[in-house]
Amino acid sequence: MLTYILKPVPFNESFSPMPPTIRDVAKKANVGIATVSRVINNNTSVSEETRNAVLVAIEELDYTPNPIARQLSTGRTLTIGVIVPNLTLPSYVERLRGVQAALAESEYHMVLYSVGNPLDRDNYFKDLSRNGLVDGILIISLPPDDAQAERFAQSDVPTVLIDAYHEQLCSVLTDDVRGGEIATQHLIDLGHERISFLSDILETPFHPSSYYRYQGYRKALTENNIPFDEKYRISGERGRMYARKMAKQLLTMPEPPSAIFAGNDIQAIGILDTARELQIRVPEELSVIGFDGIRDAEYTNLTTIDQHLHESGEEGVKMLLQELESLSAAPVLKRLSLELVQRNTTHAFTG
Amino acid sequence: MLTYILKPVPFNESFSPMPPTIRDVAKKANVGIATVSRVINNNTSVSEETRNAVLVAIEELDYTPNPIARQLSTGRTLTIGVIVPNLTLPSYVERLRGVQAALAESEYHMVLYSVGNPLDRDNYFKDLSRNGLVDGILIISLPPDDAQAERFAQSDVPTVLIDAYHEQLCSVLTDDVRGGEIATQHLIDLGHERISFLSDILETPFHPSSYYRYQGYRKALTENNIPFDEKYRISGERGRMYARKMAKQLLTMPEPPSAIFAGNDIQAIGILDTARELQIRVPEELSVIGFDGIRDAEYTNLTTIDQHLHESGEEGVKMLLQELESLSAAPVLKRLSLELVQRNTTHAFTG
DNA sequence: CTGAAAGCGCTAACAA
DNA sequence: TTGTTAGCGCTTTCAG
Repeated sequence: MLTYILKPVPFNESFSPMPPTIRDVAKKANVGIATVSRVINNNTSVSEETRNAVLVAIEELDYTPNPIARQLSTGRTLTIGVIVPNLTLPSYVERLRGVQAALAESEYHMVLYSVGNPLDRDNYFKDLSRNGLVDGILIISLPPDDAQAERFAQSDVPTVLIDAYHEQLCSVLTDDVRGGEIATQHLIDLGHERISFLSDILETPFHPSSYYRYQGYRKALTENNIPFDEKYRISGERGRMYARKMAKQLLTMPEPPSAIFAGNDIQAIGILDTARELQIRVPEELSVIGFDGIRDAEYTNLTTIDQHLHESGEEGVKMLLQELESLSAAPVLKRLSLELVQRNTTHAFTG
Repeated sequence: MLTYILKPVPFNESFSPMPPTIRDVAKKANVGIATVSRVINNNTSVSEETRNAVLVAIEELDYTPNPIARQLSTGRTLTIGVIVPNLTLPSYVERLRGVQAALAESEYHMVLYSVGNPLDRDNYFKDLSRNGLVDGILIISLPPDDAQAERFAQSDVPTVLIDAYHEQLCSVLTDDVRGGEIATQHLIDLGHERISFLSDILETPFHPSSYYRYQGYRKALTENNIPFDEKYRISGERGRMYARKMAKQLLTMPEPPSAIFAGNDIQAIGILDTARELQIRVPEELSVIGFDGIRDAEYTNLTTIDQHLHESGEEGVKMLLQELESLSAAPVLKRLSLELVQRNTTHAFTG
C-alpha cells in the first residue's frame, strides 16, 4: 500500500526539482495554457490585464519555455548545422569565424558537425537534411557528389555551400583560377621567369581548389609567353612539413626557381622555413607568394592572395538566411573578390 | 463541402513529402509502435522474427527516428553546449579543437555558443543550464562569478570549466604562476637580468591568467635576487599591434631589457615584429619568450611555455562525460602540465 | 514478447 | 479575448 501512496507524489508545491512548465504558469495566473503560449510568443490577442498576470506568474516561477518541446511542436529548431572538416586548416577556422559572426546577429544557433573522414561526411550529408535537427545547413569546403547534392536540393532544409560548388545548390565561391593567375602574374611582373608551383596533390583532389589555382598559374605563364616547365611543378601531401621537403627539392636542383607560388599559405610558410634552412634570403634571392590570406600570412609577412575567408562565412550565412525566409527555387551563386596583398616575401628578380 | 473533403487529405500513400514516422514503420511491419521503438533502441525483448520485419520496413521507408521527438520524450539531447569567447584568440580555437576531437569519439554533438560581450555570456550562463537544450556544458576561458557558479552547481546539467576556476565547479586548469616562473627562470638561466614582462592589462582582468603569469615572473626574480624594476613592466590592450607599440617603448628606452617575457604568444610575435623593425637581432641581441604554445609560435620559431591547449579541451570533455554518467557531487580539478619549448628566440645573454 | 495508451511541453486550430 | 483540445514523434509503463 505504501508504494501506492509514494508513486504519484502529487502537489509537491513547496519544492519542485523539475523546471516549471507552461501549465504551472497557467495555473498560477489563472488562465489557460494557450494564453500563456500567446504571451510567450507575443501574440497580440491578449488583453493587457491578462498579459500582465501571466508575466507576473512567469517572473515568479522563473519560467523559461522548453525549446525542445517548442521545436517538436513548430518543426523549427532555430539551429543551423555547419558541416566543416576538422578544424585542422586555418582557412576553415577563419571561415567559421565569419559564420559565427554573422549568425550571432540572427536568432539562430550553430551546431558544429566536424568531419574527420569521408564516412563522417557521408553520414552528415545523408542525415542532417532530414532528421529535423537543423533548419538550415552550411557546408564548408566539402563538395557533395551528384547524389548528395540531389538529396540536399530535394530536402526542405535549405543548404548553402561555402568554398564548394554544385550546380544544384547555392554557393559562395572564390575564383581560384583567377587567383592563381593574379599570383603568377605578380611574380612575372616582378621579372621572374623560373616560377614554381608547389601544392598538394592535384590529381585526385579532396577538394579541387589547388587544381584551379594551378590552372591559373598555367594561364598566366601562357599569356606571358613563358614556357611551362614540368620540373618547376611539384605537389605532395598537405601540410607545412611536406611543403618544406618539396621546397628543398625545388631549391636544390641545378637551376632552381627564383620564385615560388604556393597552393596555400601554410605551404608558403613551409617554403620560408626551407629557405631559412638553406640560407636563401627571402625576398632578395627567392620570392614566395601564398594563397588564402590567413592570419599566419600576416604574422610571417607573407605576400599572398587574400580570398576573404571571413567574408565567405558571412556571405554563406546571409544567403542561407535568405533561403530560410523565402524558399527560392534557383540556386544562387556568389563569387567573392580576390586581393593581392603585397608583403615582404616577393621582390623584383635580381639576376 | 469541398473544404471538408480537402482538409484531411488522408491516405496519400503514393507521395509523402513528410519524412516517415515510427507509426508508418509500425503499420508497414504490422506491429505496434512500441515494438518499433524497441528495435530502434536495441531493446532485447523482441523476437528475431519481429525484429527483422521491422528492420525491413525501416529500410524500405528509409526511416530515421526524429531526434527532437526523442529528446522531448527522454529528456536527453545528446548535445554538449560549449560556451567560448568569440574565436578571436588562437588559444580558444586550439582548445576547441581538443574539445571537438574528444567529442567526436562520443555520441554527443557540440553546439557552439560564442560570446561576444558580457551580456551574451550572462545570458548563456543563465539559460543554458536549465532550458533543456544541452546535456552538459563546457565553458572555455570564461570564469563565472559566485552567483553564476552556484546556479551551475545547483542545476542538473553537469558543467566543466576549462581555463577558468571556481571552487563550486569542475575545472581543467593551467598553473599560470608556475608557467610565469618557468619562463622567467629560463631567461635568468641564460644570463639575463634586465627582463621585461609585457602583457595585457593586469588590473581589471577579463581573465586573470596574465596576472598569474606576472606573479610567476615576480617570484622568479625574487628567488634569483634580481630586483624588480617597474620600468621593465608594461601592459596595455590585447592584440599584436598593441604589443608592437609596447615593445617599441621598451626597446627604445635608455637601458632596454635584454629579454622580454610576453604574456602570450601573440604578444610575443608583436615583439618580434618590433625587433625586426628596429633592426634588433633576435635572439642574439634580444631574447623573447611567449606563453601558450599556439601554432603560430611554431611558425615563428618562438620559444614559449606550452600549456597544452589541445589537451585542455580533451580533458574537459573527458571530465564532463564522466560527470554525465555518474553525477558526482564534489568538484574535480585537473591541472595540466607545462612545458618549456625552446626554439629560436631565446639565447644566452651576450653583454 | 508485444501492443495500447499515457505522457514529454509546447503550438495552433477551433469553439466559445 | 480566451480556453479546450488535438497533435508534434517518440519512449515507457502497464497489461496481456
